[in-house]
Amino acid sequence: MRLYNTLTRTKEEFKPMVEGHVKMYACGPTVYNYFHLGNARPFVTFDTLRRYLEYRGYDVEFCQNFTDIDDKMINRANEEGVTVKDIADRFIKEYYVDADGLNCKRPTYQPRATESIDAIIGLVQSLMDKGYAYVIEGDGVYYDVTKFKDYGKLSHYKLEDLVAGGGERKASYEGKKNPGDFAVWKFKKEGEPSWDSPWGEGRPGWHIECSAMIKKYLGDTIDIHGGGQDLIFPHHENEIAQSEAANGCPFANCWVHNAFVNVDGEKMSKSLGNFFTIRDIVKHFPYQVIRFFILSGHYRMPINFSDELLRSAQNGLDRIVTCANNLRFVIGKNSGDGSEDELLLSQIKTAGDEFIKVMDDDLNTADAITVIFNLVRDINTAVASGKVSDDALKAALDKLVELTGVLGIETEAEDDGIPSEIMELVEQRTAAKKNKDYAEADRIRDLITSKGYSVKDTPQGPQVEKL
RNA sequence: GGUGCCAUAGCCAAGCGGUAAGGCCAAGGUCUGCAAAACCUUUAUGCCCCGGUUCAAAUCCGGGUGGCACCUCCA
Repeated sequence: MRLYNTLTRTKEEFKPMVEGHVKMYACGPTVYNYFHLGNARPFVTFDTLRRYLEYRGYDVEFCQNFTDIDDKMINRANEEGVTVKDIADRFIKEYYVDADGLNCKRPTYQPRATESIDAIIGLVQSLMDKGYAYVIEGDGVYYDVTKFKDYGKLSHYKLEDLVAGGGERKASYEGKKNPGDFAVWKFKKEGEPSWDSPWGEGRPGWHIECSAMIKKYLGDTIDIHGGGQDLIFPHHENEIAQSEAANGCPFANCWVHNAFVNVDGEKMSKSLGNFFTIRDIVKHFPYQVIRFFILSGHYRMPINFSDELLRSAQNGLDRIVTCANNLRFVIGKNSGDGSEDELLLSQIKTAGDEFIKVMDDDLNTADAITVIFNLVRDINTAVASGKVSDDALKAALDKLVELTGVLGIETEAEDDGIPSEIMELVEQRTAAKKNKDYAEADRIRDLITSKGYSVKDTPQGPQVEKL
């Protein structure tokens, strides 16, 4: 598989350190609120990368953190008059509602920053011991960016430019040796949660938690580190500086960054106020549609959000799901002689091969969906021909479920069964049709529809589905 | 000021030097008692503009124009 590596700015052949085993980390949410569509993109993207790697036979260790201590957490807690932990507990729970809804598999590890304080302090200690960090009295422990010779290698920013660029921006330099220095440990302020440390009571800086949790759960060097493009600088740059300085070895071999979700061409963000939470969107569109929408473009390209685009995604997804449902209905009732099996079987094979080919090329989910649409057309044509055996249709269904499954798309509605009341109506309608009493047949169909079910007449008999 | 990304049909979108995938929408047709689902057909002699390289460019190079992002919490 080839992946675009932000570090080298090229697509590279992905080779994990240990054959068949992948260590992967993605920056998770700060749990102070419901997450929005822009936040959802990396969750879905890296879940899909993880699923695909597993599909290709890798054993994937996937770690995604919860940031449960920072300014936003503290502010929210103060606003509501509850503890920071209360906020964290609440929104981690809410996170799972949406993440599960989006069908993101639970990561192998999902640590909270506040449960990794020991690891954080250990890392800060290493930085102090090696002379990379210094204390600013009454403020915190800071990382000296000039001590790390590779600083800027991920973002490709030069230290001089960063300083120069500070022009109109009023960065607070007080006490810092360099404008780019950042806190790895912040000393306690009144009313803030804090932990003991060799330098005084306080809490971790933002960047240090990821470095620490990666070290703790995955090791000093990992294969893939992911996140949104806005994290490249300073967050990921600083993670590299901290981890490589402390551990003395490469931090992450491949850096994968997803592009943003835009609204009217502008980045969806909390600060612009143009964001839509998943919780709100799901009032209008199923989770599955949101996931499909996110995957319908390449992860490194911006996607625009609008109702119209979601609707378009929904219609497209329906085509795929309908195909699977039709297959499930027709298998077992079909009387095809198998004369067209060979064609369908070869189309299934092609779809599987193509799927891997496009996904191997930097996780091209947009092309992967195209492959699925092509398979859907082939299947529909085969079903309509009436010349395909059940075995071939079964193989087609299996492949369709397999490929959509790699994308985290489920084609199987939870089947509560069709109530007997509905089935009786369907039989009455069939009888009415037989007597050519079409008015009665249509009346019954309307009745069935009003009860939340649809009936389609097929060569194999009436197909009933929950709406 | 520094650093990147993007521009393809009505909408979305892939394409990574070999002659424009796919989806949505729309129109026409086939099937159906009618529907639904499905299938077929139609929809960019052209990929922002101007140069250049090449037998060959949406794809590479140079220069424009327009948009976006990062350099500050941000997915």
